[in-house]
Amino acid sequence: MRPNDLAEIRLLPLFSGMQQDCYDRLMLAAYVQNFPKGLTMIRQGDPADFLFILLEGQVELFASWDGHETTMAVLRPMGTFILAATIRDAPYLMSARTLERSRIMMIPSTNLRAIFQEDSAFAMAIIHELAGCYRAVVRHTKGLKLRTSRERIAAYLLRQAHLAGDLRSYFLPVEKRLLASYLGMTAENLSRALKSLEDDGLKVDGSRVILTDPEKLGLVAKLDVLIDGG
Amino acid sequence: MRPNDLAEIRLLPLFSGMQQDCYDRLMLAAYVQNFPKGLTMIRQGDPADFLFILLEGQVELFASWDGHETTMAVLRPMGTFILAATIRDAPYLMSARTLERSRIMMIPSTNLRAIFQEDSAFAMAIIHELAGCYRAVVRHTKGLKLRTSRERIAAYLLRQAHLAGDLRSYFLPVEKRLLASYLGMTAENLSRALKSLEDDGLKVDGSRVILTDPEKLGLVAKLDVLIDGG
DNA sequence: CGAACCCTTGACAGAAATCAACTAAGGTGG
DNA sequence: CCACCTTAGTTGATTTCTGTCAAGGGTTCG
Repeated sequence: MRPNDLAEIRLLPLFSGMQQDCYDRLMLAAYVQNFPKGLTMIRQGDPADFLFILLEGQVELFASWDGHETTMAVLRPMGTFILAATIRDAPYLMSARTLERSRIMMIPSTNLRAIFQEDSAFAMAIIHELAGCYRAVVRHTKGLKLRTSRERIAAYLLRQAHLAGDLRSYFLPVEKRLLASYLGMTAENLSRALKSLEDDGLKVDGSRVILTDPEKLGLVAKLDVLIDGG
Repeated sequence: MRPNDLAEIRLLPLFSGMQQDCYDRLMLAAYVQNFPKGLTMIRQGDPADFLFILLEGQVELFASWDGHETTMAVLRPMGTFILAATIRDAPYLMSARTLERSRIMMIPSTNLRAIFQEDSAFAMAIIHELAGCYRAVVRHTKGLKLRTSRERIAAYLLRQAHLAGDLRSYFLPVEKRLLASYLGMTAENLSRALKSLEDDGLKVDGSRVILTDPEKLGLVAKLDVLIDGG
């Protein structure tokens, strides 16, 4: 583990309130690993032996069933994943793979559980983090059940524009096939829907997104803080 | 609040490990209320002033957007709901209404947050509960994204049969329109799909479900512990 | 007894998945 | 440096699925 990793990780909301000795003991058991692009480091159904924290890179959470696969989330630093399985000492419900070369910290679940029983600030932080994860999935599910494909796409693209700093033009952070899967549709469907949104103030050229008329696109998306976040 | 309520609530996993004085203070701030059938006691977007605990009856969690509505979950005693919003002091993402006359305990969020900072056993229990809620939504979402309508229906009906004690015949616990919404389809679609499943070992007469050939239905459902639970 | 409401059914239109072919871009190895 | 291969993305044709609209039967409840 690099020396300045420790300092940076210490500042994460999850750890910033911890007692120093608890933090030290937790980090003693933890280690950091580099994964190449495209590596599946977690398979759904496996026992949750580690909590993962993404330090650098990009990770996809996905689920499989009966030969199908779907993207559940895309993670960026700094964030934890597979926290719930770790806590319940239950099998992972999702698999995880790197989308690019990534640096990931792994904390053994047993250490994690032992230490958050001692350090109440850490327990508080975990509660907060977990509640956030829960709300994120609920939002995603609401979008899937309440919106049509076109609406989900429009909402996603406007949301990304906002995250990029309210730009009118930006580049997609993920491949289109993955985006399609995340939004609950096929790649073909996404491709056609993007074209059809050209009448609604959108232009997409390769991975470049141009909001030619954000307001008009907003009429399609009908953004809602209870789905799309603040 | 009835005297034996307190005793029963004390045994809930969420409270059973609490220190007595913390429990007493929490209950002092809490109160129990009876709601008639069909009453919406929580509206999405409202501030999360209370944690709710369902003591008796049946409650639906649902979400709305742009005039549409969808059922997110159906709750039965004894269970908490809206825990995540309470913890984050954030607006509810879902609404809640009673499906039948229900008795519900309400704990002010501020008291809840204050007390789980003091009582680490309570904090542990909340972490555990939250992680369970998270995993439940993930499962639901996996089902929605990975399975077809017929598969979701078959899985749901087999799951209910199992919960009822592996019976070959039982009654639906909810109305079909609500079930359709929960499973992410229209009532008409559910009606037709149920009929089409008669070729796959299922018979439905009104709200009575008969598994004429559970194995054959199982081939449609392809039950999976990572979606349907154990 | 009437008014809702739930459920079902039919007809239709729209949306989405599937299958297949084709282009374009990126990486590999000779 | 080029030929080759792989992969992402697009497009078209087709089928399947799903939602919508409308009507009618049955039930419950006031």
